[in-house]
Amino acid sequence: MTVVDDLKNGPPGFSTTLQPGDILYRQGQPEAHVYIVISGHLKLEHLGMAGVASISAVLGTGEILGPGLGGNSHASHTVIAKRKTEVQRYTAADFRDRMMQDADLLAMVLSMLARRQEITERRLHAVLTLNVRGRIAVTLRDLVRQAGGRCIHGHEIDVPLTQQELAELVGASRQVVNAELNALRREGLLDYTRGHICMNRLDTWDNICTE
Amino acid sequence: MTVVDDLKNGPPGFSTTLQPGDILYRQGQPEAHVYIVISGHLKLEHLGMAGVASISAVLGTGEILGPGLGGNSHASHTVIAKRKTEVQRYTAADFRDRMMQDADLLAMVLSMLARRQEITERRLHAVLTLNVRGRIAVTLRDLVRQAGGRCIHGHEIDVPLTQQELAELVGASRQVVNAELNALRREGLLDYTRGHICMNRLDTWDNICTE
DNA sequence: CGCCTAATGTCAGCTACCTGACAGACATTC
DNA sequence: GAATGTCTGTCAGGTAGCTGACATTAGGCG
Repeated sequence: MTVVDDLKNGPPGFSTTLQPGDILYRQGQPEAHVYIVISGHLKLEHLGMAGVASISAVLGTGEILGPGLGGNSHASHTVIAKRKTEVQRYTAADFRDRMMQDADLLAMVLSMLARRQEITERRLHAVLTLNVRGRIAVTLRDLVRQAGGRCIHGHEIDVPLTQQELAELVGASRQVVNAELNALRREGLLDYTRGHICMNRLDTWDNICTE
Repeated sequence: MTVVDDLKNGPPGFSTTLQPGDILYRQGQPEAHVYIVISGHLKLEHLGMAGVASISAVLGTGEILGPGLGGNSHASHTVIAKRKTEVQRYTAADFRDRMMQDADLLAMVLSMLARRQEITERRLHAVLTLNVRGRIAVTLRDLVRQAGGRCIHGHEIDVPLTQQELAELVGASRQVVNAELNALRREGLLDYTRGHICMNRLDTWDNICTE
């Protein structure tokens, strides 16, 4: 991805490597930086006042995040590394200067934000109009696009994802998600073992998505 | 709002006034402009492949929208004016140039996008974790913040909103929304007549929101 | 290797919400 | 001021998905 190379070669910001389970920052904490994912994946979790968590997004290589991006001074998410993940940190002001000087960077950031908004809206729309099966389909499809690799059968999802987490992404109970995954597996659309999901025949999925 | 004045005084883009029900652009159409709402409100609707619509957002004065903002060439929403609404149109390139030259404008756009993302995420989280009553509360609170005025009792929502539309925003059936609204009215938290909603004692609402 | 913990499967009962159907209120047009 | 369409209010019946409770499997680690 362009941005990563771009900023790797430029004067580098502070760089850290997170281990699986490490927390980059917590919801509610004062935090005003901008971060770039160099490698790995980050999970953005949002906690409601009732204490129920839901996953806002999963961001992979090249994605830019952080309260500073929108000019906020506090974190609205908790950001957790799912695996070994390298990030670079910039101050909000520094990052803004870079955007002002680099039209390509600006364009990239804007289109990234727009895409993220689209994904969130698609998820919202899915939750509002589809049943659990449809929502699973939409979610997995977006995941494979965002953090997908190839495997023997077809496309696999790089992010290790437990059924509990998928349930949170999808807004359903673990039990129902489990049943639906088994159904999809029986139909040959999918295979998985312990947190590792692999999708077959991506084109067929569009019929289920209805989105 | 800063942006509005900013762009009103600068060399003006093409300006139109929409009548209630007018459509700015349709989902799927080629469309790559950037629009700014000068006055009034716009409703962004998204249509799923199944033909079910849901409302993505309601944008008021000063809000910036349009596929061009994120570098897209096609519309991902249908945008409808709920009332008489004035908008200004810019080409994507023109608007980007302005951002490159005006740090304040850039900051404003970024924080606007971040806020919008936050609102969408809040709605998503609400749909995922709360029951209908909670979702109504969250939605109305955001609406009054975005498009709220003051009335005798407390805060009123400027946008004319039928129960059907509120139901679409909230992801519930009209019937349930109706029952819940009546309950809220009996409890004195709310009053409404034909598409006009008025909220009392905003602080009390936070307890219902749980968000 | 065997133990322990986390993840996966599966079930029965319950409930919040949906669907469809209709009646009354209000607004707008002729 | 009658007519017509849109919005609101309310019901009965059905179901998708939740809760809680439990058995089973798979990894990880001493």
